[in-house]
Amino acid sequence: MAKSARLSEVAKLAGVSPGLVSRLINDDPTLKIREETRERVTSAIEMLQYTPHASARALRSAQTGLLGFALYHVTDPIYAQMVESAETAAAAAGYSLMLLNAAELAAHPDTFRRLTQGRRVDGLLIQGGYSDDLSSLQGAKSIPTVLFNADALDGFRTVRLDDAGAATLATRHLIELGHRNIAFVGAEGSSSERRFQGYLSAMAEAGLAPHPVIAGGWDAGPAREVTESYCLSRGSATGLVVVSTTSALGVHAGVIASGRRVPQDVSIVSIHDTWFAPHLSPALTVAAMPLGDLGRVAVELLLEQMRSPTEGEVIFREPETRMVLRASSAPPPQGA
Amino acid sequence: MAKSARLSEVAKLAGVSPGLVSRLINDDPTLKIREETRERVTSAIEMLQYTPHASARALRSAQTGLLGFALYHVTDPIYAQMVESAETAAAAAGYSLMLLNAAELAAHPDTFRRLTQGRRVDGLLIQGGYSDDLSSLQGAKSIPTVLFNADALDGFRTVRLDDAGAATLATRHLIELGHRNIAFVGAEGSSSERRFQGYLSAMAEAGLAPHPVIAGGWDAGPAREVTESYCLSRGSATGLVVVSTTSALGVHAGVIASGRRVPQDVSIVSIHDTWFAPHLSPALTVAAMPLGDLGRVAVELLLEQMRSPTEGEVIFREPETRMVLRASSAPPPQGA
DNA sequence: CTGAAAGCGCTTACAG
DNA sequence: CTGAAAGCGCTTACAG
Repeated sequence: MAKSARLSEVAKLAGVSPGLVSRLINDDPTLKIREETRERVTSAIEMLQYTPHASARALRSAQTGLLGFALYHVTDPIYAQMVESAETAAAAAGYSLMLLNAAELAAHPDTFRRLTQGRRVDGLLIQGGYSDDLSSLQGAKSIPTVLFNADALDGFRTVRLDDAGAATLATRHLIELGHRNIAFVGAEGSSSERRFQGYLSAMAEAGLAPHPVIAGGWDAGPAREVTESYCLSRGSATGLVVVSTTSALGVHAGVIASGRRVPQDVSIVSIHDTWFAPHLSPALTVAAMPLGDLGRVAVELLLEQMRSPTEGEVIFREPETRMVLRASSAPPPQGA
Repeated sequence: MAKSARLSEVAKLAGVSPGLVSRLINDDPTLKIREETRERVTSAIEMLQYTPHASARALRSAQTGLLGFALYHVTDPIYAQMVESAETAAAAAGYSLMLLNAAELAAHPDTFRRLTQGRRVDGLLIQGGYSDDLSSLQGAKSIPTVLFNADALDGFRTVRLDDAGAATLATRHLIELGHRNIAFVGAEGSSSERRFQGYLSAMAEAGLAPHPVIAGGWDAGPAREVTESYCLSRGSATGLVVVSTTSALGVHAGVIASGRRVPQDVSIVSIHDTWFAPHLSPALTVAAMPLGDLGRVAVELLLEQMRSPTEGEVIFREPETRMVLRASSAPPPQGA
């Protein structure tokens, strides 16, 4: 564990000033240096295996190279996917991701302040649309911030997918198959609400009566129980549009557990595609939004925000939402 | 975006020296202070909404408050679970998690050096047992490091679960159900190898001939294809022990796609439990290791390591591995 | 019980 | 083309 070299030692070895070495390392565009000197410095760096000290650099330059990424549940595959693409995008831009617990941040204003006012990170990516207690973000503006998955919020840059559009597509798919009794299985938060609106508009445009929301939640377990009892209590829907894939897995299990068949008795269409959707039996039909890319786009928006702050909502639609038809959707049973 | 207060301003407002304020904030045990003075300082902090500057503190104290967590795939629910419990444990100890890409680190020694020699983090948690190219870790010892999921490695602290034991339990379960033709569906890396050894010993103790490994890999898609063709080509195993839940999902789909029934024709037992295992149809029988806790334990070991470095392997077994019996395992078909 | 001073390791105007 | 100097915002021996 030899102590690693400092900048000044490199300078001494190369016979130049520390400032010069610093400018060389940071590609200072105003730097004009003799080729011979440059080589002396470069080989001194090489020789001493010099690596800049991150904290010193952060203090002096007021940049940490860190982006905070605040999530409610990393274990939801939907978000795990975002984490991965965000990490890749951040790394490509020379940043690292600091993982944060959104619930914790929302609950403890001081934790939040230590992060933002303490300049722990250069920017903040925060998940919204979940339980929507974003009130404690008032102080967030001390640092560039992007809210993802959230409704537009005054004073903030937000980015989300076209939730309503995806739900409309999913609902239309069932309508086209001949279903007339279609229910929406929803959860808490604004992103579920937006999807519900999309369901409503598809029903309206087809002149069908909407069903009351089945409150399944974001997790598979509760969604399963609710669905099972819905089916056992003779719920009349032959088609279910489910708010997210994780819940859809539970809905899938719940329908089957109730003794009804998928898709012969009940069709299921989920919003969002995930790695496991094709491997359920029967496989899940989904409306696939560009979820993976959302992580990347959120990072890119944040980097932009760090250069020049703006407000306003971005709805990300590339590539556009498409239906992935698998085995969980089919025409309704005869006579339904 | 008002500039936030500095320590010196707090000191000035309270009429004391900056050093005093610093010692107060950091709970310096040698500090004896008059109650009245303490209150003056406290209210000055309150008044100015003072929050210490993280980078300055990091530079001066040579501690970043950051732990690096290097993974191959965050999207694997097995690891997402670890990330969550590691984040919680880190936060409880006052640390934050910096998410790192293990493949990237293994491939780029300079990225790795910038992290360790550049003192970007106070410690490093690295996933092993995956593809096992840990050669580039030679330089890792410039910083406290814990390898998780890896075989014991000279000069390193490692922690893992009792992989062999879990595989033995899973295999025995099938043997007790009456299966005699049992195959192991495996993947690359040492953690799969350890599980395979556990399978072998259970087969040996029952006097059964082991089958050749079915190379399914860590992902559901490939595992599914391999399993489907295994079944279609009349593979004789009536029981499958699968290396991990993600692969098991694929195996489950593959068996069903081949036209065989789970569990009437083929029983499936997976190593590791996950949130989706109970919701497959039929639900997955598993050997559940304390995976969630592994994240916490790895963090705790790392914190220990930061206090006083040691080497050696820790095998974490609390709570001990237990079989969770669900619907995917049953006695073999008659005459098998 | 409290203060003055040095210094962590860099970066960045400012000179020349 | 290169150097000397100040300073980012703290913490920590050392005095008294």
